Amino acid sequence: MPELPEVETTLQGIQPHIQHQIVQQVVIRHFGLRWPIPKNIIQQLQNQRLLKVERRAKYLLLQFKHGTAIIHLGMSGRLRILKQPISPQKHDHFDILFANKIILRFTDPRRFGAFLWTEAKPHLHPLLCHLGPEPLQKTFSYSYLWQVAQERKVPLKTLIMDPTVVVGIGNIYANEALFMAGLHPNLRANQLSLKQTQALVKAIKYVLRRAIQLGGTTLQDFLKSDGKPGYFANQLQVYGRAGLPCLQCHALLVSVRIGQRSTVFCPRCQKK
DNA sequence: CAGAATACCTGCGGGC
DNA sequence: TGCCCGCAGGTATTCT
Repeated sequence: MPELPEVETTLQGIQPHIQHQIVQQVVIRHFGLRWPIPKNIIQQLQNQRLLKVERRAKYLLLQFKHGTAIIHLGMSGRLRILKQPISPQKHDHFDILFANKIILRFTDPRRFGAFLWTEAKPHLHPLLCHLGPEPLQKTFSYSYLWQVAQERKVPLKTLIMDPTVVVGIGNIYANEALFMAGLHPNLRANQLSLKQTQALVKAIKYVLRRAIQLGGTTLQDFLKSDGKPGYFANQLQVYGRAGLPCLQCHALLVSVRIGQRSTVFCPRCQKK
C-alpha cells in the first residue's frame, strides 16, 4: 500500500469532490476484500450526506450521520474520482456514486484492502483502537519513542513499523528514515540512546512531510487519486537501491531481511 | 505477554 | 513462448 503519505495524498485528492455530498448509490462488484464488504453498507450509505472525510493512520474515514465507512487501501489499493462514468475494469471492486454525479472508485488488484461500516465511534473500532500516535503530531515526540523503545528488544526497524508504537510508517519510509538518522536497522530498540531517538524522530517527520509535499511515492501500481503519479520516487536514498553506491559516502548499499521485509542500508553511514 | 511466523491475494520479472 | 519461483508498499491472526 500506499504508506501514510500516499493515503494523505489520496485524502487531499478526493475530499474536495465528495465531502458534503449525498450518496446516490453504492455499487459493489466484488465483496471479497481482506474482509467481506458488509452487505448492509449499501443501505447504510444510500441517500446519506457525507459529513466529513478524514484519515487516521492509513485508514480513510467517511463519516455519516449514523456511522462511518472505513476504507483501507491494503498494498495495492487506489481511490479515484471519476467525473463521468467509465466502464469498470477487472479490479474496480466498488463505486460510490454521489448526487453531484461524482464517482469514487476503488481499485485493488491484490484485494488486501477493506471497506467496512461501523456505527460506533470509529476510533473505538477494533482496527483503530490500538493504534499509536500519528507521526506528524506532537504526541509523537522523542521522549515518547524513547520510553516505548526501552521496553522492547526488537530491531529498530521493526519498532518503527509497529502501528501500536507509531502509525503510518511502512517499509519504504522506515528504510529512508533510518538512513537519514544514520541508524542501523538492526539496532535493538532498548539500546537506543536519547540522542539517537531524537535524530530518528526528526528523520521520520522530515521524510513523511517531504513525501506528502511531493505527492507520495510512485511504485508499480500507485497513482494519485487524480491519476497522476507522485514525485517522491526519485528522492529515495536507499529503498530499491541495494548494491548501488550510497549517495552520501559511496559505499555499496546492503540488503538484508528484517521481520520478513527487505531492508536496505548503508553499512558505513548506519552504524550500530 | 513479547516476538516470530503465517496468511490473505494478484501481478510481475527473472531463470530455465 | 511458457512455466515456476520469489518478491511486492500491509497488518491481523496464529504460533512458540
